Amino acid sequence: MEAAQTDDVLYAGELEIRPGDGLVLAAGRALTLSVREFGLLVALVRRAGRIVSRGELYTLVWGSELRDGDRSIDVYVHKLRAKLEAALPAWAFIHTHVGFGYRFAPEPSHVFHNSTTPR
Amino acid sequence: MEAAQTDDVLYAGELEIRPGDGLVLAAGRALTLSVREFGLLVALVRRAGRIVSRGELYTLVWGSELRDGDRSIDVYVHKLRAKLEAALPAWAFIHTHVGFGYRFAPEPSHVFHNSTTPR
DNA sequence: CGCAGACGTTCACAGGTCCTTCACAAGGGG
DNA sequence: CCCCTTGTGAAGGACCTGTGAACGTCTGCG
Repeated sequence: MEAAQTDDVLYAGELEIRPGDGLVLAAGRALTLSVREFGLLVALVRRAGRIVSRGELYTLVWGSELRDGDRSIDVYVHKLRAKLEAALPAWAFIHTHVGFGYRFAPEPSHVFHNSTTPR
Repeated sequence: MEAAQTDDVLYAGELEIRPGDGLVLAAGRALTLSVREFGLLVALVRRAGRIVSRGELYTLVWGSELRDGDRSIDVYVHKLRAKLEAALPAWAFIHTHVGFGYRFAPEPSHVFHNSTTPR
């Protein structure tokens, strides 16, 4: 089960996640995530560095089989990305592998820092 | 079947391949491969050092018989080479054996080191 | 009871990526 | 040289993912 370990703390870059408390800190500041968003994040972080299929994510977080045509995963990945980016714009955490699934890994986002705009 | 073993990890030079996860690491960094590209790479690496015919590759990855005139293999070998070279310019992995097929083996590429062009 | 806000699910459309097929260039032998 | 094989870039349609919004549910509260 996913919620088994309740005491551990997960770290990923500037993120600190306490599955037992339902708490996520981004650079020390608490994020406000819904139950689904939080479950999805925990599932991804616990498998950081590996590609996780939609089906596996759905089973882990929703607790049942992903039905054909269900886009819930996509929608929640989107919501999670939005909140993570709002908190830590310099980092990209959730990477899409078309045809395979999603991979969690803190990587610098390809954002240009305004100052000296190269030609 | 090709995807049978799901737990093993293949190594080839700076490459690390996890067939079960659909993941390839080049010098530790994740590559983004399509399903076909990934399947082709796995098929080649599993037969590293040997020459594999187009027909065999097609059967392994596409799951059907290679039709006469089909150039898919060539095209995907090209795409794979491009991504591998982008990630590891110093190495050549896929070698052509005209009339026979392709052979996978990490060999130093004939790239000239920095600026000062020899001669 | 009636309402407002947060959530989760489902849609519809937009945007991207992937796979196949062509056409032409380049290579390799005979 | 000529012919067959392989390399390469591009075009088109199929398929996959991103995204904003509509809906229905549930909950706390006046």
